[in-house]
Amino acid sequence: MEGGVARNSVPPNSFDKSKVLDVKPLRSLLPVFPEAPNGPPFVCAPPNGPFPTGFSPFFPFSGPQGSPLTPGLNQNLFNSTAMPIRSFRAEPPPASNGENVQSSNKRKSVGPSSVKKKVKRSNDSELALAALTNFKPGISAAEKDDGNRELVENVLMRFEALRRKLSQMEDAKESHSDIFKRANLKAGNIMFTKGVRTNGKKRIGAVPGVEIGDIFLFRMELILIGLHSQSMAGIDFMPMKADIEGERVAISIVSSGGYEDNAEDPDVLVYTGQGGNASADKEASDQKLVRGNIALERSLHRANEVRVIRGFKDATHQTSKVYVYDGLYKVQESWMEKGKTGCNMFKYKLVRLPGQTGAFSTWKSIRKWKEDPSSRDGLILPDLTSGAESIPVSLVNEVNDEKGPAYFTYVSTVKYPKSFKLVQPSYGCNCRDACQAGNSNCSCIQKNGGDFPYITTGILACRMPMIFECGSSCPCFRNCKNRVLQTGFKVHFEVFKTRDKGWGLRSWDPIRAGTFICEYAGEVIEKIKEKADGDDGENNDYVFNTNRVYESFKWNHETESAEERSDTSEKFDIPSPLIISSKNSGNIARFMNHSCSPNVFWQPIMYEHNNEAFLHIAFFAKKHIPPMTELTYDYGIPRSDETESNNMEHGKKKCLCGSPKCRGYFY
DNA sequence: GTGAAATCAAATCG
DNA sequence: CCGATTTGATTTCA
Repeated sequence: MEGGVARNSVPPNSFDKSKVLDVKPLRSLLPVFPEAPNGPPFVCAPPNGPFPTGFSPFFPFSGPQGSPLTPGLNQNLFNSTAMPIRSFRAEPPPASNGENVQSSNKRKSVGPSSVKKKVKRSNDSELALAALTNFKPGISAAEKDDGNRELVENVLMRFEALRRKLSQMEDAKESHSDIFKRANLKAGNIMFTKGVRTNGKKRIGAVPGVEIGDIFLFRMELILIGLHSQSMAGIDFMPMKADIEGERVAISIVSSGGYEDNAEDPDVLVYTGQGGNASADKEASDQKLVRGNIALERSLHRANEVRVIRGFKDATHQTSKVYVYDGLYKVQESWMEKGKTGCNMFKYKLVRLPGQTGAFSTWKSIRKWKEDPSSRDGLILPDLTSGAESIPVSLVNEVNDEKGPAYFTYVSTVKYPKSFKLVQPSYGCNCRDACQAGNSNCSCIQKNGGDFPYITTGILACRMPMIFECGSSCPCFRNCKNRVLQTGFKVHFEVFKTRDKGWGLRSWDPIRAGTFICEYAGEVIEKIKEKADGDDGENNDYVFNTNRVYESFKWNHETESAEERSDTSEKFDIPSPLIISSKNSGNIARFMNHSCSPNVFWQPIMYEHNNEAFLHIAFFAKKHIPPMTELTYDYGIPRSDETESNNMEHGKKKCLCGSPKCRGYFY
């Protein structure tokens, strides 16, 4: 449907320009550029052939510094309209590493209120925080101005890693030390002072590396990647000539329920101007034609593209919001009307430019499907688990007539044959109703190296060699935060027929980075069966094998010191190799396809049951995943000394992941 | 350059 | 679990 038109751009002349009053057309309205997912297929073999034993030397966060990570993706196309902002935020001088910590603290203590508060604080917290700022930015000056997909993802992933780490530290501090509060703001601040950001110059139109439908959890993320650089305000703008207030155009807006917008139509947004709100010491008042309001008025006349970000309450985390980038709009008309307070409010009608992929419209469809599952086109089964999980899993085929995948038994967890009991009995903790982060007496936390593995909302804080959840001999309740895998997934999944990769898995809900997806369920087997003649490598299908070689990647926040031992920091430590077959019985994990640039990764988790500890394989979201995006993980490569690969060429399949980093094949 | 005002946050409290 | 309140950071503007 959408094929042919680059997603983030809009064909010229597709919009009625009759309303343009007094300006020559903006050059930013013109370019149509090739976009990553639709670009030429990149097929490349790994540099050294199949990986040798051990992990391949692939460190996205510490690659060659200063060189553009992906050349040629959208860069420079927007230079014509993008302009540097003099002091969007002061960066520290490129000082030698290690001194940045001090300088950032110094910078902060200039503030009026922070000095006295900080005096009493223990040095541990200060030191812990300082340690977190001790890392290499790895982003060049040019990359700070103009980004690309890889940079945007890199910045977001590092922000999240830092935020989770701070959050974990905050959870563990029962004291009133405010040093770790507001992890997102603190993480953002550290990112800025270290210069880890991209698309820092304001621009009209698409932001390189940001795709329509991308989701965000904090306003800070929008700033870090240059989508909307106001921390709270809903209207971002940019000077056109000299910086005269009347000459500014709006470049992006956030609509998230703060005002009486009309935001139901997926193609039309009636946005309320800013100001006029009642506050503690102020009555509601008429809005004035200043700031963002005058910028939107200007954008109406200039007819420039305005990015629209729509925010909603997150269904799974009621307290927080999800922001969706909904693409480019234009201001079509403006008027003034009385709001509920009886005061005058500016209203701006924004219309979505045609030819863009759906984003908010997808959310609307899903809302409908949830109310009435049968309204889902191509629905085969409302719940393929037949109630085995607490959330149903839809089975859908919108592609052809196939009525479902080959028969298998749905099981929600992994089954060990008697002979496979892994470790000696282990003992649980003594925590009353729920284990508390920061309780150093909790033996389960001790097993996890002293850190609580999940942050409050049940999100994985860091990848670990092994994670130990509470087990059946722990007296804590089932809602203890250290029981995530064992309580099952909380996301509404859909098993769907893909166009060219068989069946796949995706979600109706937005998934934030670190969210538990599911475990790999099935039967633990000793060996992968020898291939029989006439078998076309089917034995390798529906198998998870920890003994394959998995490309390493960095997900945790890495400080300098950790970088030195980076070889081991995110490596798994499994007592003995584990092979799980989901051919006859399994769960949704068996439908997850391979990708060379996956959005999901696996993590070993152990907990005890009937006095014996069992190893489980859990999948977690690598980054924020918008609804209806296929979930994929890296299948890894069989070791050359394994039975599995006796016939390597046999099990080799052409990879269709479409990633620029595609290895070309998978097993 | 400084400080205060404004801002479609986010966390906490009751 | 919800609304109200508090806490708070950043940018803009006088």
